[in-house]
Amino acid sequence: VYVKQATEELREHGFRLTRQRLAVLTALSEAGRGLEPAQVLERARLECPELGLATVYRALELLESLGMVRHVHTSKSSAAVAGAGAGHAHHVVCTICGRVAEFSTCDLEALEEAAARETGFSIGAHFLELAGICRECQKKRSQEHSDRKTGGTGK
Amino acid sequence: VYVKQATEELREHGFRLTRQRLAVLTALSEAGRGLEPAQVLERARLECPELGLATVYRALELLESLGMVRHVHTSKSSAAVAGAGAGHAHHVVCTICGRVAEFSTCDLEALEEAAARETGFSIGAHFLELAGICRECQKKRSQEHSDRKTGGTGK
DNA sequence: GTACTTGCAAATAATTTGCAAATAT
DNA sequence: ATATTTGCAAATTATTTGCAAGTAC
Repeated sequence: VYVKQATEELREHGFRLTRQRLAVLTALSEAGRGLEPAQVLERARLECPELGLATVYRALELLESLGMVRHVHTSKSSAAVAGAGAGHAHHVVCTICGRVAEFSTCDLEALEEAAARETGFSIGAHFLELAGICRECQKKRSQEHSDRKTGGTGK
Repeated sequence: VYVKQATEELREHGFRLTRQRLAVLTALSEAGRGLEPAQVLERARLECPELGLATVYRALELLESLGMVRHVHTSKSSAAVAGAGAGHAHHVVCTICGRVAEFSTCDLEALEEAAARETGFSIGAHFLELAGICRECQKKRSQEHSDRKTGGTGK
């Protein structure tokens, strides 16, 4: 959907819009969650079967440098995620299924000031990411709870 | 200094306090900044020369699981950092020298609520990291600025 | 003494790079 | 037409694992 914008975004910076890059972008946007490079490959190949892993790496690097893709940090693993590109944004990652959502509320000034006072650093940027449980997984979980009443011993 | 506490912390959980683990912990704490596993090795070897890289990985994993070490994210690379261990804390990373400081102010309830409303996730945890310039680098930078008045062309 | 740890080397996994062929503009 | 981009395979680099020997308790 916003893939149209992608065309412009790339060309504006003098890069070419290739089937591979489009496939990577589409894969990420359709996944709606953080994907590791290998997973991006798998999905993007549905649309562009001859795609290679090295190209995925190269595309991710480029797209990230243009701000069209962001990293999300799931504890240690760093997976890529498609961001709609609109400037500064933050992510909530579902700890169960890995789904990613964006939110724009981002009012950290007071906190940054306090941290600056506390540490002597001059704060220039923040990296904030929330973790939680997405709507779907909340539903599933409450179903499991009903199951528990009926049968299982937990182990 | 808080390495004494480390002794207890490990034993309490049934792990042994080895020279290697101590060296890793000390290296991180003395570095005062995020270190990659290989850098941890280099520093820790000063204190424990026979230390191997595999052991560093194992130690970091263990220490992290006990909350004695945390990950900091420098753009894509995830380096380990020593955290004083006291529960929940956040880091400011200096974008110039990599130095890391902790701060404890962490008032995100309002923000978490807003994000929950916006995304439908139930928020369980947050990961917040600030980036900025530490006191030392601020000083250096202002010195360079005076230099500029005197001579350089910038390139 | 014994169970946990380590060191090393070998196995895997992850990422990058070189270069001829393909292709977007 | 042609400069960029790709695919593949090979090269690096990062991380994990197996196991005999070492060591904290």
